[in-house]
Amino acid sequence: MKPVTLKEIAEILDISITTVSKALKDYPDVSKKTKRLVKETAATLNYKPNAFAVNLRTSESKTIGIIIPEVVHHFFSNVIKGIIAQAEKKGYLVIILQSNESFELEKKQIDLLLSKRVDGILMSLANGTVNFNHLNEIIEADTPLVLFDKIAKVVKCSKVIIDDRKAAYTATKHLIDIGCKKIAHFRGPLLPQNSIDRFLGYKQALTDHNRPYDPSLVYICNCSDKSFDEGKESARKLLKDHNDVDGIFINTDLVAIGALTEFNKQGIKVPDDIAVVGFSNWFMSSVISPTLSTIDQPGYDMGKTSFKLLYKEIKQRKKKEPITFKTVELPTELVVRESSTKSIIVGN
Amino acid sequence: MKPVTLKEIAEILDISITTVSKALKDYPDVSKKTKRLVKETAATLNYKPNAFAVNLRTSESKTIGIIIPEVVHHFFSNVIKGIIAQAEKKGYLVIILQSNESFELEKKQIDLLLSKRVDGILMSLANGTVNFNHLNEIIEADTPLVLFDKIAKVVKCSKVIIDDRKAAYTATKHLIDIGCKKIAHFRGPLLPQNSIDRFLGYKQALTDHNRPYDPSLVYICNCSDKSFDEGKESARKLLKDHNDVDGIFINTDLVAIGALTEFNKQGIKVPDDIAVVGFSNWFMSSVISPTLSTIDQPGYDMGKTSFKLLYKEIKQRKKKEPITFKTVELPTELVVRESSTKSIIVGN
DNA sequence: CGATTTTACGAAAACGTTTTCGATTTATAT
DNA sequence: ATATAAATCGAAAACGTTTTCGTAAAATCG
Repeated sequence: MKPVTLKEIAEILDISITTVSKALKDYPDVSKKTKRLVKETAATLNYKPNAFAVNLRTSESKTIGIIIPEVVHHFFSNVIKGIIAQAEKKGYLVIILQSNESFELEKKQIDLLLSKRVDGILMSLANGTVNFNHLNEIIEADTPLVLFDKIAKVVKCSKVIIDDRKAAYTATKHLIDIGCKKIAHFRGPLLPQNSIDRFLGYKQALTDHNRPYDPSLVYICNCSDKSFDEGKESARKLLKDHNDVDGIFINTDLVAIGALTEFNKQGIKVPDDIAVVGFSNWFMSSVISPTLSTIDQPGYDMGKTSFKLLYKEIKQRKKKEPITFKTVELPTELVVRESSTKSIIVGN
Repeated sequence: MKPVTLKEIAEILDISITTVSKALKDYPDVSKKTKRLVKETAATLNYKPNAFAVNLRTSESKTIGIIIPEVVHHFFSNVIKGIIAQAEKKGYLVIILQSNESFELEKKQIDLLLSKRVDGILMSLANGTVNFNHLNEIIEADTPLVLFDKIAKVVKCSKVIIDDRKAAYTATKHLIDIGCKKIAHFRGPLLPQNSIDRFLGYKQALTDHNRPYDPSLVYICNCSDKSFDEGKESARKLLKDHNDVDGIFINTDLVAIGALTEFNKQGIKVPDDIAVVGFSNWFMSSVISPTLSTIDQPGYDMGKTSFKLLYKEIKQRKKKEPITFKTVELPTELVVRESSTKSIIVGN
């Protein structure tokens, strides 16, 4: 019943534990004959090295941890998938933790991961994260860290991001191009760099094209699990405050879908009355009516590259090589769908 | 730089490692004074027990593994969330693996988890799973196992399920109740018990209400990542083969949404021409147009109860108590939305 | 005050592996 | 033949913890 150990194999073959261990790992100082013998008996006994012992001895667990704000989330679950796929290729297992967008929880999860002594940590910051000392804990513990999507520029580590500002600029410019005169913005929370950058991109696109920036056209959404309702609510407010708005750039698809739902309900025609562009390209956006124009955010790729960077750092540390931090920027793409395809082309 | 160990604390206080260890764990045979001393220095040095050593010594890792067919999936990500939440309460970490609906991959993932010596495994079977010997490997390795949603009745372990047959019956009966005369079914793959049961529920509801069962009204979908397209495709076929169908019960929401999209495109009015009921209650289903009637499948709860059962078994094994397998059936609910709410009520 | 119990501590084994280094044997070269 | 190199093996330490068992000192008892 008990798992087979090196010792048992050694006793059976009447050789030392050392030799058994070496034989299994193809050390050069073991004869072909004993190697064959050892491998055969190991196979028949279904020997599997005790991971706990290996971990202790080698002080690595071939396991990494990831902390994200939310698991039930199209973008993040794609990131997870990308990470797992890449990790598996390199023989790493992945522990997943949620911060629920809470700073306190995020700190706790880091402690958990650190005390489990994972080989590395992949993180996307919570909206509630106000400072970054907890990240320095990771660095002080000599644990490789890679930040993705929601990052902190200040922290010294590798990062994988998109150019939120540029993407937002593109989205807003697109609204301008199709003839929108008065463009609103449903932005995200005030803290995270993401929503700041998207807001800035929106603003700059306006000023670059001689549209006055009007702060009253900017609505704030928490983008929590209530995103959909926030979208509806903001849409209601917008219609009340500014009945002449003809375009909106929205911080995230789910909020946008909420807004679309409200517009549908109130008989506002999208895109003819109001054109809408979201952000992230949730699968959902391609199947609702009208289909939602959006910025495609490459979640799977982001997961993949994040792990690759982490893996590289793990290897570098092992070889005591100097560690080089990199910031990889992944391309985004504007996906034009019905919500921003006016049936009557203005101008031209 | 190196992590603090018991030994160092012992040397600083000039006491034995044993006493330090005991003091930290509040053994009764350590004086209050030394306990205080030890705990203080441990705190100031930021001592964290080496998880690897603890694992080896106690031969448990406080980590469980979960294998699911697909991460990017509304139902499964809710399950994951439920598992993680519950596991965290008990101090367990969760490793996530994907089978991609492949039997071979599923076997491989089990081996991975077993060789990592996780304390328990939670699984939902792949569609491609044809036999269950690989599950017996888990049992033979004395690793607690709980199956959920897509289970194998044959395997001796605890299970968490819904009554797919009953739920499908309810869904189909609902279509009958609103006046549908000819009801089609888009079923899932042939193997998994789930889609078999849903099909059987559909069939039984028909025969119970004097509707002839017509095999040509049953279309098969793989329900893979191409579900949406499969839905469109099946809808197309259905319209060609049977232009008098006025209701469909569909194995899963995503397929149903594909079908809805196709119906919209072809100008078929849902629900008046054809009423549609899906399965799972993806969030998406509440925001598309028309909103989709469906069976609510409690993913989060399923994750939660699955872990609870696993935890119980882990405890039982530790105490060498006899292990009792349980099968928990979670309730489902029919959610009626626009896709099955006819504007003209037929009959009375 | 001697005997006994209680309190407080530590030595040492064990968990199963990896790896260094030395030892022995065999093969090769001079 | 002897000296040297190559091939093959094993002893033992180490990773850091937990836990059993023994022992010494202190406290309690008659």
